[in-house]
Amino acid sequence: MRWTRTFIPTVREDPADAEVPSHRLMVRAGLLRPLARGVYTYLPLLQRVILKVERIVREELDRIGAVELTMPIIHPAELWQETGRWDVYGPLMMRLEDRHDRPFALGPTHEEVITDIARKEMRSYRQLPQNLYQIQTKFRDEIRPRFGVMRAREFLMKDGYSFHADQASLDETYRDYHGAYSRIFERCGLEFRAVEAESGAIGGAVNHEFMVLAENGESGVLSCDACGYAASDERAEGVRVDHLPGAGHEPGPLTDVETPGKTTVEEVAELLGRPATAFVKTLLFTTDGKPVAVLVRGDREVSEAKLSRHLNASRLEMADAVTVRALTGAEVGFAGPHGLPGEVRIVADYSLAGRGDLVAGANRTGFHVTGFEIGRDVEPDEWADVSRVAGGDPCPRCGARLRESRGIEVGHIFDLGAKYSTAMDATFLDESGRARPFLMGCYGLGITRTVAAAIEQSHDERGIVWPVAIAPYEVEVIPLNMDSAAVVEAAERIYAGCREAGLETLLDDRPDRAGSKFADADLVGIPWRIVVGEKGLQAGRAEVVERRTGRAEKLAPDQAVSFARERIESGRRGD
RNA sequence: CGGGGAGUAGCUCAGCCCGGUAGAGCACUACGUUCGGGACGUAGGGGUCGCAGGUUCAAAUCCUGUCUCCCCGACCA
Repeated sequence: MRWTRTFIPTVREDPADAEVPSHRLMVRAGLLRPLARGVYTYLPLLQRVILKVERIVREELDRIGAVELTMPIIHPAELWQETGRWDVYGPLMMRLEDRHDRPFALGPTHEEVITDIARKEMRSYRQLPQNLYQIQTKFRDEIRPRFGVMRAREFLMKDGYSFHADQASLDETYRDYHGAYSRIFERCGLEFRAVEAESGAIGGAVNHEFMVLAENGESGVLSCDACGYAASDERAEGVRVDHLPGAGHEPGPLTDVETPGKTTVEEVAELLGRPATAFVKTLLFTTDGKPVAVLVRGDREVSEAKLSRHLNASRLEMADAVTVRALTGAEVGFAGPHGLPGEVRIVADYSLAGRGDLVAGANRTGFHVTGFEIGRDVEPDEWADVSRVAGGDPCPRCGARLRESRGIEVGHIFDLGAKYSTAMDATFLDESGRARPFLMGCYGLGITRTVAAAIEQSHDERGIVWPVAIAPYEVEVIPLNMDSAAVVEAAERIYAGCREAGLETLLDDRPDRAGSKFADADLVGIPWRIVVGEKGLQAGRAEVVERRTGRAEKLAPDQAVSFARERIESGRRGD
């Protein structure tokens, strides 16, 4: 393709609203343009990348026997009301009405639609298992779309769904997807982790997230180099402790200390000269209208995801200031575990196990207490693992130190069990003629997000550095001086040679100066570049340059083509 | 949803406090010089200053309302 015949609107300046490299570079390199908040046009270069990612996805899903179909984007409300998700998904759904005022939504995901197909069309265990997927635009009216295509309101997703007569069959397909996803992200040239995760609004029991490791990732990942344990920060387990309070020291008296205006652990720790680990942090929540006090060590944070799961709560909120005052009799900042009203359920985190002589809020404005003993001064209703695990904490499996990194969630696979089939009365007849609900799995993969993640993981200060497997073009031919007949002729010959060699080739035939062509080439990030200039040509040489390393080989033109071909073919294989 | 910030040329922004009829750089067009890392000169095109009201002889500038966009937060006591 000739640069002047396609459409690659590069820009020199960073867009004002782009915060992360992938967003900035996608706009600057002429891949992406915004239309509305979180809504984008995929320009020709990005379209090529998307097609390549989709192709890899299709190939790997074919290998595990998944079959492609396309479901509607517009979903009638009744379908979502059947599972209760019309309300659960709530404002996340883009809603609309038809001319008869009937409510519809633009599909944010397709469990309901596919389950409707299953209950109508799959009657017998003989038809199972089924493994279906589609690649389609999804709509989610995100609270805060940002980072370009990483959290957009309209985005491309591959979503797959499987139906099974028994758990063994579901387990097998789940493992197949686990493997297929791993191969997909490997082939895309990405460094990733499969981690245990929270299931969120989709539901179900077992699930894994596929995280591309990147500094700007929106999710935290805890992983253990020793045993391979890996989990999202919302899921990662703390170490459970058996013998609970017993601190192994002589308890001292519970003493009030004045801490006027000091409401945070840090402030009180500084005032009293005690480390944050010697504090009981008391957090008040409301769950389904009932108050819960959560006790964690002072240096810990409560994980609302873990707490919510522990309480089996449908709604969980921090208590507001009015509630805090009513429950503790003190201003916010002085809450403590002892003397709370009886209706408050007290959950102690394992991080406090075995600790004594603690500092806690006094439930009295301007005061904390020292010498606090769990077991003596408060008896928790239960012990639980509800704090957020951090890097350096012991691995729950093997005890080695966990490492914390950031990740971009590019895939998520779920064992849904019978959640949707039961809610929607989707059953099949088993061998004995009994109706049983389908067991289901669902498997999402963000196509456009994967592209953003690839850039996030592979760029430098000058621009994108595409992995060969998903690059919009594999090689770019750059004639440095379009006024020189010799240069143009040589470049044309190389361009033709590359195409004959089966390489996806871009020819920068713009009449621009060398400097701006180099700058754009770096920005757009085609993995290989063949530079044709007058000086080199006089010596009978063209220059093959690798974008990633900047390494250049000066070769005769036909050798340049075969050299590039060799390297690109090896790049396609992922060597 | 709460808080903050911003809407002026295609892009990035200045001008606003202190009203006097709109600017810079980049981009774009033409010509010339240049030509292996975002050149330079000359000439030129392009803006109802988000929108609607108001104050004023006069509003990008002051006031009111409204819309949109961006950032942060959504309570870790």
